Amino acid sequence: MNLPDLDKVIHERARLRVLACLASHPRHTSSFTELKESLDMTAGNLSSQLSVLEDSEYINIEKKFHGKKPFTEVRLTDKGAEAFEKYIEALDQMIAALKAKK
Amino acid sequence: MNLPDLDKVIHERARLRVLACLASHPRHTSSFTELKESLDMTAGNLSSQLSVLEDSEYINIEKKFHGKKPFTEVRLTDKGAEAFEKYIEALDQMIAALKAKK
DNA sequence: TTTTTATAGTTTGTAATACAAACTAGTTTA
DNA sequence: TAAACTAGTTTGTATTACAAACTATAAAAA
Repeated sequence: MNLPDLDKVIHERARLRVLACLASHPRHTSSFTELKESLDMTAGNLSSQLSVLEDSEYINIEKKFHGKKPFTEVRLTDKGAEAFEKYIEALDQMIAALKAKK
Repeated sequence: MNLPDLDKVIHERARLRVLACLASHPRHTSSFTELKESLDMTAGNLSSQLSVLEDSEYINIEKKFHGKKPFTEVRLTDKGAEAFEKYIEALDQMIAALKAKK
């Protein structure tokens, strides 16, 4: 069996969702609120998970304003995009190996 | 984005490896020792993870003897095989969606 | 025979962590 | 001016992944 060592930071389900969301955005960018709504996460959980991703330098977070409203921009870094791609590639290979064996 | 709700029991990395191992065996069966060696896990961790899988009825565990040596047989149940297949299918679709978007 | 070592696991303890509830801070509406 | 809303963060807790320590038996060595 070809069992890859999957990136622990990415593998967590909530974070995987966040990264998938960001990676599929044309500009690799989204906002706190958009992520929260589209992934149906509580703000607390999203905030925590974003911190983990930020500590790994997989995303960066910029606080701006839209008019008078705070607005948090979340962007996938190059490092994050690379790590995510590698993770997906590893999964894909594992799946291919499993299907081949069946 | 097509973000599936991945089975928590299966998603954990150690258990994913165990299930992948079992699923790729012709008889969906392995032994404690073989899993331990081939997955390079500590006996303690493997034992715990097997208990979780057993509680979910994804595997069953039978204690036999080979001569005088105890020998623990681990077998993927039908329920487990089904759940694992569903999990892999979900991942595969997510990956496909991600690649399509790129 | 009595240690010692090896085999095959299980139980226990702990550090990490996923997640939600409670909180903060500013803004808009009644 | 008070109430309700928006946009998040911090704190607390329950879960849990994992390894160290332990149990039990068997074989080998002394």
